[in-house]
Amino acid sequence: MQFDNNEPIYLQIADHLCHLIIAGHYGDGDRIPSVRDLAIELEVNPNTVVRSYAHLLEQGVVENQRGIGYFAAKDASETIKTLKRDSFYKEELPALVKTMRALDITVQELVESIGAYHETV
Amino acid sequence: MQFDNNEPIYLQIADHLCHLIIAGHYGDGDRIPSVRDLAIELEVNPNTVVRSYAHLLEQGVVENQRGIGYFAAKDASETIKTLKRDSFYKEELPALVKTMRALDITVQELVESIGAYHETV
Amino acid sequence: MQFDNNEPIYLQIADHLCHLIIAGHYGDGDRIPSVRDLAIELEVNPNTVVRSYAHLLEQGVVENQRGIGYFAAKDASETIKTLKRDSFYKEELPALVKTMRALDITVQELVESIGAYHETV
Amino acid sequence: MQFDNNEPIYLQIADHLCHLIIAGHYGDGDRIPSVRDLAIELEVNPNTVVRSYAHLLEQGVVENQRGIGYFAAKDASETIKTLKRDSFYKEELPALVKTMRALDITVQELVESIGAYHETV
DNA sequence: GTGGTCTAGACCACG
DNA sequence: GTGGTCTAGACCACC
Repeated sequence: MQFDNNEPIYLQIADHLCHLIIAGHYGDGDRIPSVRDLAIELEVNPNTVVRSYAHLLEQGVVENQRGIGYFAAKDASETIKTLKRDSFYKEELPALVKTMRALDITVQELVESIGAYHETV
Repeated sequence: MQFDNNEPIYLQIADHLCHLIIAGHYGDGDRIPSVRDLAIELEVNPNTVVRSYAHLLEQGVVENQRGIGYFAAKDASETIKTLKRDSFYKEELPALVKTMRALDITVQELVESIGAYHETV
Repeated sequence: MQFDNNEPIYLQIADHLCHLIIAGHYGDGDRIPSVRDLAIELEVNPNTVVRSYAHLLEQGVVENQRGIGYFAAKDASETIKTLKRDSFYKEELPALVKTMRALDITVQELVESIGAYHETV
Repeated sequence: MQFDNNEPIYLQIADHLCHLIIAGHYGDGDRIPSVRDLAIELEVNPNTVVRSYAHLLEQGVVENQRGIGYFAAKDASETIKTLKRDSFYKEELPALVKTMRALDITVQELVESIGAYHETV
């Protein structure tokens, strides 16, 4: 896995796990990799993974059982989507509208740009 | 002015100045506030304002005359719009599309959300 | 049985057995479940049950006969009550008083809360 | 400061700060010691203090300003009391009632014990 | 084996 | 100066 230097690694790892959960890679209650294993796999310090998991635990995306491991929480996928949706509507959308206003970009132009972008990907 | 703790203050100040320039508050060649004055007005460390101005200088949005002060550059407004447009299409748009896909948000929903948001502001 | 993640499982199991003994479920000298059976019943690692039993053995609540099994000790119920009483007056009570002081909770409020709680259970 | 080995140091530090805030040592918006200073004062690794502060930040007890420091949040004292009150009624009270039932301790006995304990302190 | 905590020390962006 | 992050390595309780 490649890390972007502009965002904390532990958040990138957390986000990556969220993607895997949403994609169905880990279903409700499935065990996710141990701290050590994931650290080795990602070539990262175990503490960094600990931090990622603590972050997800806090958000209710994962749960843990002493001495056994971490597990995807019940309805983890929904929880993640709700969290992301919230942040999208509360943060990204206002920022988008602000930018559009500053640049005189109309909704129509935006839609066209998105369409054009879709084709390039 | 209120600062968001998630973005460097110096960038928030720079952005704020850009908005003022685009809004016509400072025309081409107009003098912008001295570092000291702005720092006092914003209740911010002068070094922070220095950094904001350095950032704008780098982007060609402002110019400075030693010992006199900082001035809005020629075509500052256009320069800003070009810069923002670039970053919008190269960074924000891809991020937007990515988020929309992850959350199963359709273009139609997006348009409606923007419309709804417009009304609340 | 549901386990609370904030307390070691082996202690929770030990406590649970104490409750059963006090409740008369196991009388003096009665055989308690084998490590293996209890582990299966509680869906827990046998080692964890071993630790619970070792803990109870140490406290004189249970006794064991090599190759035969574990048995509730003579006067187990009394032993448990004495132990709990001690820990209650030496640890829980001081903690309770400390908390009450920190939160400005009066004895009267406490009594009322206990009364209210009784009704909900 | 002396630390109890049975509870994480970072939580003990956090708790200690809560006590200071409730006691009025730090009023709303007051700056609390920098991570480094507190680490030196408590003879603890800075990372441990970081963890304490992160914990308090999460609970809304403190706030931070980039590059400046941490500050007691608005109504920090109330926030702390609410948090503690919640945990008291949801966790300690049920545990208390459970213990009292197991030991056949009446409310009257409890009140008397508290009274007796008060005198010894 | 698992996670939880802590120390030590480093580098970075920011004010 | 401040906090934020990361690495390295250690010890512990617990399953």
